[in-house]
Amino acid sequence: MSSALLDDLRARGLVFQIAGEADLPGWLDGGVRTLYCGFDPTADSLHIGSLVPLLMLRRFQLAGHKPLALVGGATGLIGDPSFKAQERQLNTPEVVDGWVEKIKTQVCRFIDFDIGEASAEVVNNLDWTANLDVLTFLRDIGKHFSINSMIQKESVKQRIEREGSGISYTEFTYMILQSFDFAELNRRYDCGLQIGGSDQWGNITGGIDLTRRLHGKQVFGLTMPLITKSDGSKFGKTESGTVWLDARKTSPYAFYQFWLGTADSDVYKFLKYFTFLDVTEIDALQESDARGQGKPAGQSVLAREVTRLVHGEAGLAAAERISDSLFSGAIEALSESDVLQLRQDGLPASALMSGDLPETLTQLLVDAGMAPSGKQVKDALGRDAVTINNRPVGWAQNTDVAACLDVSGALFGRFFLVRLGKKKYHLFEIG
RNA sequence: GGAGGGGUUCCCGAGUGGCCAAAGGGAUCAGACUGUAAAUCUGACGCGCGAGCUUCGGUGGUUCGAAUCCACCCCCCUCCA
Repeated sequence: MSSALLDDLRARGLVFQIAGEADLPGWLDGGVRTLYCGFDPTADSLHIGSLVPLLMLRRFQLAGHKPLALVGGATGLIGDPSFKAQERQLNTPEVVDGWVEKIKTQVCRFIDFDIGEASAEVVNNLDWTANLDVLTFLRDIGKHFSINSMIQKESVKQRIEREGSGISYTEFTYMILQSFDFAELNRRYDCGLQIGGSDQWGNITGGIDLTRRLHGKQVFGLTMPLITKSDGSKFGKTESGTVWLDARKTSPYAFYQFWLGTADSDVYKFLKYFTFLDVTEIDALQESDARGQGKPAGQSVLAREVTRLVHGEAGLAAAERISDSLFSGAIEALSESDVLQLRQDGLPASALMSGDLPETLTQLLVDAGMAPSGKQVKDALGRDAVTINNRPVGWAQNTDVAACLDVSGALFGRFFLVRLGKKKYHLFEIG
């Protein structure tokens, strides 16, 4: 009754709740087991919120088990109400279908599809729900669910009890669909474990009950804790929005920077969650950081490891190249090919026509996406927080864009590297 | 179908005829201090360099003047049928 895998997961703080706790270790140690985790297509890319379950699948696979990544082509059409404050807008089948395809390819990067018995598979619950007719659904599946217990679920309680919100029949049924997924995967693949975020507990236990009733099998559930930050703000957001796994939506550079900005009080916890480094190794790192003076190493290890996992060696190299150049403060030292490389690596950049410049710097920087409004640029200009090729510019120069971007001050006759605040950079090429 | 309660700037939430671009909190951005961290303090926070322009579910109306009053409409919630 022991499982080294579970011990490691516990040491990492990755286990929140387990359904069937007494029997799970023995079951896991008894051979190659099949488990699954669902990913609903709610956008054209997954974001870092899905990273923990994704890596979890991989952890199980590394321990010799067979992971199934379920992409919710069906459930994505309905919308999971779990702990959501409001009813969600339905997306069209065409849109959801497009997202399903993108998410499938994304998921594939994290698990191995060619290692024999433990090879991963991607499945889509639309395959077994698309042709399910209402009466069959109601008679064969719905009959096993008690409304009384469904409305007791914590995940929908707020929607049922709180004034000012509500829940449609459609979303309320979501739990039944997901439960059916588990039962169906059990039948098709002998899948015996579902993992998910702690918000999925209600849906997972629903699936466990249904599988027992439908197939007489005992199956297991495991949830991971909600990722929280020590300061209470929401994990996974930056000023420019969600941190996506898709390199076209969040560049490897921005991704790397996100992790580098992790607070000291979170960094070792995140190393355990998001990397495959040994727990002992992470503890040692924490200790040496605590002893050392100045800047700790935890953040850079975290940024490096996670960026490599998600964007590969090349993505990591690009992110580090940009970061090193920009934050070493020596942009004059960059060669022309370095500058071109930075742009290639994903440093935000745009082209300008010298005869067609905006009237103000505020306009220029807002257009470039460096700030959401001119007011913020104005504030920064007033505090010497804007530099062009390392030269500070002030509010007085706001209406004098042409002088600020005169070719005489350009790098290699055409580049201007503008910095706003401490961390935001943008490369302008003037032509 | 009936009765009642709501829809305010990113979020929560004040405001019930002028002093309201709209309290307060959160989030966010910038500065100082630092380590591209946290905490703290300062400033900004509808849009605009500015003159000024556009907001308080929608459309009309009353008024010198409306987020605030009236009419109709849309949406949400609660209870009743």
